[in-house]
Amino acid sequence: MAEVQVLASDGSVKKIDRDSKEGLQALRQTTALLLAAALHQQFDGIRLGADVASDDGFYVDSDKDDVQVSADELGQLEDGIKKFAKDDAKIERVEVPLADALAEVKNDPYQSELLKTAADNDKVALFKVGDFATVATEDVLCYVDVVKNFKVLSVAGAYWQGKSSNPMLQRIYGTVFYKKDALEDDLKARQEARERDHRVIGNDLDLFFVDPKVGAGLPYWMPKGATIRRVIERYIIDKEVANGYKHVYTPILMNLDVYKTSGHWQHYREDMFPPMDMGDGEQLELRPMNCPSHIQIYKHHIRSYRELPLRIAELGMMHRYEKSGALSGLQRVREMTLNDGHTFVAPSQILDEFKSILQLMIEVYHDFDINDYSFRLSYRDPKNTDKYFDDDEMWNNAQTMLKQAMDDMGLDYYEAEGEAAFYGPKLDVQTKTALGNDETLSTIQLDFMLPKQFDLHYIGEDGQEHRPIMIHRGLVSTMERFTAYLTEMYKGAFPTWLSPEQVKIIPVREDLHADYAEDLRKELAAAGIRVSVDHRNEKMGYKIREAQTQKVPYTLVVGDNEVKDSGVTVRKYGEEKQVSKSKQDFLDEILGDLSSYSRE
RNA sequence: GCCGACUUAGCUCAGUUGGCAGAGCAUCUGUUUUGUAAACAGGAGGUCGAAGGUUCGAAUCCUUUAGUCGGCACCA
Repeated sequence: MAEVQVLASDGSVKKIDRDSKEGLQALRQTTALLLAAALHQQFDGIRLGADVASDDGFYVDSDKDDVQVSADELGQLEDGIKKFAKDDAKIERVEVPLADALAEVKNDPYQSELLKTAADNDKVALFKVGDFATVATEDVLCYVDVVKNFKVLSVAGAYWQGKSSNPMLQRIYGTVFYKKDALEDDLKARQEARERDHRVIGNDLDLFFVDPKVGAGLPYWMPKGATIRRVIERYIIDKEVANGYKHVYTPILMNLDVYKTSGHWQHYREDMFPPMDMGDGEQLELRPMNCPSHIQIYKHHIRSYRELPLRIAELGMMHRYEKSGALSGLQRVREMTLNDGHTFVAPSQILDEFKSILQLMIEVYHDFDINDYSFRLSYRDPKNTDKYFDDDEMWNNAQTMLKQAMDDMGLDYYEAEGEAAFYGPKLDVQTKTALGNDETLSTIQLDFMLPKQFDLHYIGEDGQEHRPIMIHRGLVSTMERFTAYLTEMYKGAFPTWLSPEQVKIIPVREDLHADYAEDLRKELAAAGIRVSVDHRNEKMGYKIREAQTQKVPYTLVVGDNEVKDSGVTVRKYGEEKQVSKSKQDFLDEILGDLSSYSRE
C-alpha cells in the first residue's frame, strides 16, 4: 500500500493510503493549488477564485475581466504546474494575521472573501508553494512531486460562489492521477463518453433531430426513434393500467386562470410560454405540467372514499420555456411528453400508496435493466421558504412521511435541501448522463397544496366532505429524456424488445434467394417482429457491415443452404459467430427475448 | 439566461497571408449477382447559419443576430 502525507488546514499531518478516496482528493486539491500558482505566476494581476477538488478532477476559478485564458494557453499552464511540482517542492502551512493576508490581496475581492470566510480569531491559515500562497481549506499533499500525471482540460464559465446574481468567472478544469495509466484510462473514458452521447448516437442511428430553423428544443422523432418511443409508451401504459391506473387524454391548452389557481403562474411563470391572448379577454396557456388537467378529471364527479386511491395517468405533452443554455438534445427540451400520473388518496393512505408507487417503479426499472441510480429525498430550502408554498406544518409532515416510507422499505437515499417542487417535497431518482451530469429520471411528489387550491374533496364514510392528498409521479420520466437515457445506457445497441429494427434479412443472391427472404420476412412480421429484407444491389459484406453499424440485434443470411434446409443463419449484433438453425428455433429464440425483455 | 468556443454538401470534416468552394461517406445512373464489416465507374449536390459593414474582391476581417457544443445557473 502506497502512502502519502497529507497536510490539513489546521496544520496536522497524517499518512493515508494514496489509493483511497481521500488520497485522490488530496492529489486533486494539490494540483488545483499548483494550477492556481501557475495562473498567478503566468498572468500578472490575475484575481483568483477558489481552487477546488471535484468528484472527477479539479478546477480553479479566476476573474476574466483582466485575464482571459484561451484554450491554447492550457498547455503552458501544464508546464507551469510541472515547474512547481519539482522533486524537493513542499506545500507549507503558514498562519498570518488576517489583516496582513488581506493587504496582500487587496485588489482581489475573491481571495479577500475566501480569507475572511476561513479566518479564525483574526488569524488565517495559508498554504504556500514557492512564493504563492492561498487560503488553506481542504487537505493537500505535503510533497508535490507526485503531481505528474495530469491534464488541464478546458476552460468554461462559472458564477462566483455558484450564484447567478454574482459575476461570472472563468473556470479551468483538469484531471489528475497518481499513475499514468489511470490518467490515460480517464482520458479514454472521457472520449468514450462523447461516443455514447445520445445526440451522437441519435444522429448515427437516425433516431431524432432538432432543426434550429423550426425551433430550439423542439425535437423531431424519426421513424426509428419513434418506434423506440412507441414501445416505451405501450409498455408503460399497459403496466400502469394493470396496476390500477386510469389512463386519460387531456388538452395541452388551458385557460390561464387555471394556472393562477394552481399557483404555477405565481411560482413557475418564468418556465412557462407566454399566454396566448385570444382577443376577447380569454387567455390560453400551453401547459407546463399536467396536474391541473388531472384535477379537472377528479373534479368532474363527486368522489367517494370508496374510489380512493384514485389513480389518473396520461402520457401528457407539456411545454416549458427552458433557458436556451439548458437545452440539450432529448435530455432537456421545450416540448416533452411526461409519463405522468396523479394519485388522489385519503390521508391514511399516503404511506401505502407511496410505497406501492415506488415498488412499481422498481419493477419498471428492472424490466429496462436500469441499475445505476440513487434515491434523493428533495426537501424545501429552509433558508429560502418564500420560493415554496407557505405551510410549515405541511412541509414538515410531508418530509417526515417520505423519510419514514424509505426507512420502512429499507432503501438507501440521501437528502437534499432546496430540491423540492414548490408545492411539496419529493423522492427523485437520480441518474447520470453519458457526460456525467446528474439528472432526475423518476419522481414521486407529495402534494397537500393543489387539493386545497382547487378545493378538492371526497365524501367520507361519515358522509362529510374530506380533503384528499395528491401524489404526483413519473415512472419513466418524459419520453424524450427516457429515450435519451436508454440510448446512452445501451450505447444504441437496444435490447431486442426496444430495438427499432429487430431483424435484418440478407439474401445471398437477389435472383435466387429474394423470394425465400420475403417469405421469411412475412412469417416473422406476422409474429409481430420488426423485420426487413435488404434487397439492395450490394455485396453481402456491405449489408452485414451496415446491419452491425446500425446495431440491429439479429442479422439473418439466407442462401442455398438455408433454402434447402428451410432454415436461417443467424448473426447477433456484436458477435462474429454464425449459427444455423431452423426457422422455428429462431422464432422461439426471438420471441423468448421479447417476452422476457431480455437483451440476449 | 451567463462565460467561452464553434457553425462550409444529407453526414464527418479540409479550405494557407482576403483572389474561381473541396474530400470521404451517403444519394442517383450504369456495370457487377455477390456466403458474413465497405465491388468498380460516372453524375448530381453548397447564397459557406442569417443580416449589415470594410474592400477592386470576403467562407476568410469587423458589427449585430440565431443556433450548436463545453461549463455555470435553472430543471423531467
